[in-house]
Amino acid sequence: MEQKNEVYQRLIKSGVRPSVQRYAIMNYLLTHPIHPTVDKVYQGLCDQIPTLSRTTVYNTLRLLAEHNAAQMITIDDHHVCYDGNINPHVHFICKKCGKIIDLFDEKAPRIRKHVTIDGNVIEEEQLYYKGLCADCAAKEKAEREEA
Amino acid sequence: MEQKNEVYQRLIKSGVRPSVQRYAIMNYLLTHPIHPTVDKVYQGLCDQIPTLSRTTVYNTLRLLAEHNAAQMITIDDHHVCYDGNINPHVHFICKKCGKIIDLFDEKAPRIRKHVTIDGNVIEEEQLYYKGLCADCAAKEKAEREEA
DNA sequence: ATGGGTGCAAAGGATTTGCAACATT
DNA sequence: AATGTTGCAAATCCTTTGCACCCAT
Repeated sequence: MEQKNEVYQRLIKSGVRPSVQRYAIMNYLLTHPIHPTVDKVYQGLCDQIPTLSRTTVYNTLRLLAEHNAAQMITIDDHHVCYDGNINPHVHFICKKCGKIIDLFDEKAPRIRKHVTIDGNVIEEEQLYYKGLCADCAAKEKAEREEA
Repeated sequence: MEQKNEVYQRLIKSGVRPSVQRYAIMNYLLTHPIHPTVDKVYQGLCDQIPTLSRTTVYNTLRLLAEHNAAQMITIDDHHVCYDGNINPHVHFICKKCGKIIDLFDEKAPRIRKHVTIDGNVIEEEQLYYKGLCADCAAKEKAEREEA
């Protein structure tokens, strides 16, 4: 029995049939934990797979999210992005530069699968923090001192 | 000293200059706690204010959110909506029908203003649950039993 | 008269759709 | 052959922008 790698395993386990494109996209997410947008993923894979189309990236990312092989993040209006890390963790988004940062040390909401509240079946939890990231905070401070 | 109502107070307190349109939109949010989209708000006010334009609704809702007179909610991809309730509470979104439900009884993340993590200044926290709402769960159950 | 607020029409982007070509079993 | 996957082009939808008009101070 051949031992396939992590990326392949993730697809199989999630019930997503592997293909060259799907493998590449899943792999991209896992090797680029920067919460890329659809377009980032597309741009990042264009060299490897010159025939790749945006449509496929859209479809595949949606597919991965539906199968819980990735997480769709929609903190920011008009800035959907994806996270290959499906372990519970908190996201921080900077209101100024739009950057998204993982906060692993924060107590992430424990995924309590299929807990029900008022009949509503909970399958996922996401905790977002919003504010000013370290870089932007430093910049603002510098500007204030300059003035 | 005249005593103005809640809607008016909210605008003033938030530093938003009242106007007929702004008052109507703020009022709509407070009287329709259903997390309306921009378009819902627009449709809902067209009768009252026939000259109202979508642009104004967009601008005003953004303005209200910026002044913390309302909350912008972007759980769903491409489905931005607004909540006039600015008290901390948890949102539940149904993956099937897209409905958003308030969960007041859940422990909402306590807003810890200006706490800093790794230099990132936290100004807001939002906790989302995603899953299947009571209605959709019931429907699914019925369908299974039918088959 | 001046500054902010509003509304129209047009522009801009992101995402989806329909469909034909292709790959894989 | 059959089924599922991909990719192009076009369509669609949401949101923003530029600008002129209007209202209130």
